[in-house]
Amino acid sequence: MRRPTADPAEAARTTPCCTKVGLKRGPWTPEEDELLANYIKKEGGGRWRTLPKRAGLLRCGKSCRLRWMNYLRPSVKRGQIAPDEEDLILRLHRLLGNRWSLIAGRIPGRTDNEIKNYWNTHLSKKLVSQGIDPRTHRPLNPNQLPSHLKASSSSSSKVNPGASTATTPNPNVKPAASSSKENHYQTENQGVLRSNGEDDEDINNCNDDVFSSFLNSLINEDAFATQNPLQQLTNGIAQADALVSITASTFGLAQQDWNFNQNDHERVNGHLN
DNA sequence: AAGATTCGCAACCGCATAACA
DNA sequence: GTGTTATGCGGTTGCGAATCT
Repeated sequence: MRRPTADPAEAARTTPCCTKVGLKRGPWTPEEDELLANYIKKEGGGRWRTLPKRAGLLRCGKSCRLRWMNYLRPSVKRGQIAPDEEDLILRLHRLLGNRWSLIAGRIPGRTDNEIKNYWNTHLSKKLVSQGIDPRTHRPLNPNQLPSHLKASSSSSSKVNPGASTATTPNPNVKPAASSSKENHYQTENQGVLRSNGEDDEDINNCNDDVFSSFLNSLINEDAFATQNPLQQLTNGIAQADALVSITASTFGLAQQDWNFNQNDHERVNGHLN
């Protein structure tokens, strides 16, 4: 929730879509919700930039889209995250890192914002209390790592302090000083998936099924069961690393290229659902 | 009872990328 | 090929509620 901008000077400092004086900000009223929901039911979503005007709302398009996506959409499920949903979030986060939209796409009725909030307020703390680094899903104390993984872990940390081992497909791990500019978490040692243009077609056409099967198998992998997190780690790290090695070569990717583009969201969801 | 602190979450911001002209 | 616009994503903020002192 943000303070509504009454001051035009403040409004002028904001992003282009919100600079218009007179645009409302802050919490939505039931009346606004009704206007937006009714309009979208009648006319459909999209063209968010012009939608507020057409719907008779004094909001920017971004704000309308967000309100619809996170709150008003009929498919949005409200209420407590169930234990099985929590388990799924943990597994998917271990696989995908902070790719909230990808994770949300696998959990019906939940939005990326909701999952992100739940992670930040509950799950990350829970993992920390269990001695697990919520970013890497590895023990916070390196001595708890299996001996065969210690070497690779320490060597990679020299290259990229704060990062997980090179074999972990966790795009969440980024340099400590990274900013939101580095949306793809590209580091000196990391390319991005899309950088290899000629591979795109293969990934799009040939490997989608392989990828979706892989993702499903990881989601269902017993090694990620949550009953005993430490046990899970010792089993899971080795298995996941091995799987990632295999998968990276299957997809024609260098391991450091493990990353997703926005459109992968739709691709993955389309195949997994 | 009241002030201080912590927590949860809705909303905003900046950026990347796709789509289009 | 280049510039512009629209959309979507992840990170962050800050208000209100809950809890603590």
